[in-house]
Amino acid sequence: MKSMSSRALLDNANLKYSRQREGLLDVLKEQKTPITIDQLDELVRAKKLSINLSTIYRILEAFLKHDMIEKTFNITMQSYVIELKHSHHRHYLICLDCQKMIPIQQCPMHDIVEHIEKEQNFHVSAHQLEIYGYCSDCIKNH
Amino acid sequence: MKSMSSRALLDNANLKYSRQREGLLDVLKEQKTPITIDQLDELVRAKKLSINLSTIYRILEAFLKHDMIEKTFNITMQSYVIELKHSHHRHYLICLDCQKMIPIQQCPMHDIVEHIEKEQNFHVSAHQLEIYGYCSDCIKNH
DNA sequence: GTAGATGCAAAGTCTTTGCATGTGT
DNA sequence: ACACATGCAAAGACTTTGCATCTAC
Repeated sequence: MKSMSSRALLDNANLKYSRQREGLLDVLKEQKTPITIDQLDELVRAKKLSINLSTIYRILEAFLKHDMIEKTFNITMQSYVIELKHSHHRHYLICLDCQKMIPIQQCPMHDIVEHIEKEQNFHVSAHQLEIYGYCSDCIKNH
Repeated sequence: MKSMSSRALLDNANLKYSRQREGLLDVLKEQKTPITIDQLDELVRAKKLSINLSTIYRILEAFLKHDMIEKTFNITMQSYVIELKHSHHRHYLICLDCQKMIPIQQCPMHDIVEHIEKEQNFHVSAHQLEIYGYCSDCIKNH
């Protein structure tokens, strides 16, 4: 999915092409970890793409509706972060010092979810998990 | 901890007493699950406590700094929620339909955290976990 | 009496919206 | 040509701040 061209991604979601939408997808594809809308705006500006902020919001809303991106809330950054949707969802270790986000290879929630569904009468459809601490680079300072 | 008087809680944290701080603690103590700042404000108003919104923000900031409350971000509500700090932290099942928050008895992260600390060179100091789905009451609608 | 807490109003930040204009198909 | 996307400016929601006044200790 991530290897498709931005144009193809748009077609795929039945979204009209536009310079702005393509540009945003291009920027998002270059990211290894989620970024804030602010950072996205910066990156867009750095690329001289010139996209109005309200347009960015509107495009992200469309991408979200079409399940092309994931929008979560990062507590250390105190803001939403965006990432292109991956084939299976990811969780991150977040460094409280340098703010780095390190993806965890596999979701550790599978067994837990199963257990909860059995114990409680609750149907799990999603979850959010973030782990905070200090990465290998910053560990020495703490 | 939750059984202490509001006054004692304040003393304990070396915070000056005030009608407003006591009132806020009283309201928070009555909650079984986290509430938004907006809801808190409503509850305060319902009790005729009359606390200015900016004062509420300032008091919550003080409570947070003194580790008396927990502030997390609830994605379904799209806003922060506040709760009095419990002896051990809690996680919630959140119903996507009725928004109910159901506490999970025990934190399922212990083993996972241990595993991560071993695998990755990362020191875990906190985590956030929320599980979304449909509660027993709403399960039939889905 | 003094440091710190509160109320009020104003400013800040982030996000959304209305409307005229521009663009993809 | 037409539906829909965008830019711009204005409005909205939520949160923070400055300052004068008040209150706990």
